[in-house]
Amino acid sequence: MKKKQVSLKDIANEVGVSIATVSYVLSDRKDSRVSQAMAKKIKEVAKTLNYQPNKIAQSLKSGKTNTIGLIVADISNPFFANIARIIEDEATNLNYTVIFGSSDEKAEKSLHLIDFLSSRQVDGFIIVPSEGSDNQIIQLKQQNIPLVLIDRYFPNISTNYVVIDNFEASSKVIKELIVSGYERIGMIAYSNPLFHMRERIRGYKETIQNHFDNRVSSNLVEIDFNDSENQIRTGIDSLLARENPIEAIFFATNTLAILGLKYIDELSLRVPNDIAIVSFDEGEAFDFYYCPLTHIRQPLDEIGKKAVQVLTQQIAQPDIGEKQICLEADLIKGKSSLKL
Amino acid sequence: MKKKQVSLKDIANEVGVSIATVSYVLSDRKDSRVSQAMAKKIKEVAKTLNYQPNKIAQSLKSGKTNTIGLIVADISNPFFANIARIIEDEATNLNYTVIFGSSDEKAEKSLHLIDFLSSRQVDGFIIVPSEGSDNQIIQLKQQNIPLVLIDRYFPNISTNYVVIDNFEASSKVIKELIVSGYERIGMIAYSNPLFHMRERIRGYKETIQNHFDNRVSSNLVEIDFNDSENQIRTGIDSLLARENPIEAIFFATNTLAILGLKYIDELSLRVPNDIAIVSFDEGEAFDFYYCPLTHIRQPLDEIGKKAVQVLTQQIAQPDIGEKQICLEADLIKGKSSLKL
DNA sequence: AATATATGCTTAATCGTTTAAACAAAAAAA
DNA sequence: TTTTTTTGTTTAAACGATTAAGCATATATT
Repeated sequence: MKKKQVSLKDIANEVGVSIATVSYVLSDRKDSRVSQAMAKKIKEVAKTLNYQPNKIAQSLKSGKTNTIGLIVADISNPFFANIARIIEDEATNLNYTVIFGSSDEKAEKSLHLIDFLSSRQVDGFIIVPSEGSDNQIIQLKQQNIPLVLIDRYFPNISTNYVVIDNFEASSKVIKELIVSGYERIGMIAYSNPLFHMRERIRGYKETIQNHFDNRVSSNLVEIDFNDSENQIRTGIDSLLARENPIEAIFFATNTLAILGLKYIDELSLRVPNDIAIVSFDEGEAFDFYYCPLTHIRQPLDEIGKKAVQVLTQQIAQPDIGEKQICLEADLIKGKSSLKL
Repeated sequence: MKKKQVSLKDIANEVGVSIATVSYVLSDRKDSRVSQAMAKKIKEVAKTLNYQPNKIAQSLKSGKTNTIGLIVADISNPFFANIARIIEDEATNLNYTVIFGSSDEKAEKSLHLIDFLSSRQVDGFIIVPSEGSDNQIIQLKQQNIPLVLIDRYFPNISTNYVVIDNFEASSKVIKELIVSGYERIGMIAYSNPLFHMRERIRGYKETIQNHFDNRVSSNLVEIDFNDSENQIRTGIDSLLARENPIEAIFFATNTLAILGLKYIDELSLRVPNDIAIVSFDEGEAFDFYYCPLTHIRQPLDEIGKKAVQVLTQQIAQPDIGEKQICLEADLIKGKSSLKL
């Protein structure tokens, strides 16, 4: 009793012509030689039968699915969730579908996702690579599957990527804190070997070093991603317990900032009176935080759109060169970095 | 120079057998009569060539894509974003892929999405229906395409659905406020004719009526979804300007609560001292709100999982009866509904 | 009038997989 | 030994679309 979808065959039978003729008409080829009258009739029948081309069949024939595989590191992070939405929208504009998954920062999951998406014949990938996924990226490259990395990349693997200048962004943050009058500035980051994190840390360290000429030392705490809730507490404790307790904390991501601020609230410390705060990236949670946060705002829109554009260009034209795009992030000044 | 994906043909050539033999081996059919030795060899070659079955071809043959189309009303709403994630996870567990889109509460967009997903041959739909999409649902039913509605449903269309008892939830909220000592309770809702919203409003009105025996009147403000930012201000103003200003506001959704609280902050009103607040659903934004919010928590996990289960069961067994699941929501008591 | 070109439509192959049916050779039953 | 059954593999059709090539007619060019 299952009504099948109408196919070219159904239309062909109805009109009394061959499938090919119907196909020529409905795919609107300029070089087709079907008569006007026949074309009109076929189009009418197609409309009344409510014909929708079977994209699966089209894909099999063409070898293209018009589908992009998106792998983000952590979809529960609003930063990635937002970027996913932007990518989705831009892809839709360019007539692509997005299938996505979250690797949860695990190389193993990432590999599984790549296999999964590959078997569904995605035309290309946009990937936020996780730690240890280097070889997966190399594999994809060897298979000539178009891909664009975002947010992070591997400096020793030549790929398309769209990222921000994390060193520069970090540096901006520290300069702002210094200008505001802070000297003892701590940073809480992930102990993640990926380039973006190292750059953020390098921006912090070098800026402090350059500015204070080694007179003020840097205070970096690195945290294990999988035990962040505990380690952020001990981390903050340690920063505050130094002989010269730090006066400001720079959180390397929004997730760290959220956890950190919750603990700071628990400690009944006020921002910025007792401690200044700057965060990398935003979060809905900050909307109602009593003290508007100074933070780095990445050009999400641009990152997402550029990534899709670079990818679809490469899909259309595989021999086009690799594109490496590095954007600048803005520092949004709130009250959390003021010196009172 | 483009390396194609390896196909059964490649393996067959390599081993020197027919494609069919390879297919029998790799699809692990118990009734196949291929010799052990041959099977072993084929599996080995498949592994060394890193064969991945082409799901597009499989789908074309089988008529099944193992893909679910998910249409939510508004992906920027964390409620729907969370449910989308849960659905995605559960679908993955059951070996399904999810392709989704957001209708942005527009019937037109919803129709477009349905067509789009249909042409990609999804096996079934999970839909948060938007206003005016009744006929789209009826259409899908007529085409015998399995579907499950969530969050809302049309009482006059018989479908699978997984929802909560909105009347009951709303009633719980009002009872809590009354027990806390509030009498003049306002509600801000959307002027949306969909069942879930009407039920929330009915729960509010009837509970007040029953409890106060018409001695206290209800104070409902309905807001246009597309102009909510303005209308919520005038709405709150009007509730506060009555001869007997209301003492508590019940927001019918989290988006309304966020907008409302921002305005209430602007007015320098304190919660719950100056005004009590209850919200339907949560939001990350409330994490840092100074006053923990009393709110309705829906069993997102259960809704999402049940929806996927009902759908996949129907896909596997189209003649199975329709399932209508109505769950209960919890009232989470914060401090925003206390009477000080 | 004879040939060339244009027009309108059909045939058939193809994409990668599945699977019923056919077939040949080996093993079992007669 | 002959017949039947089992075993191991191949052939070929199918899913729904695309598209080069083919084949009649009809029209245009000599």
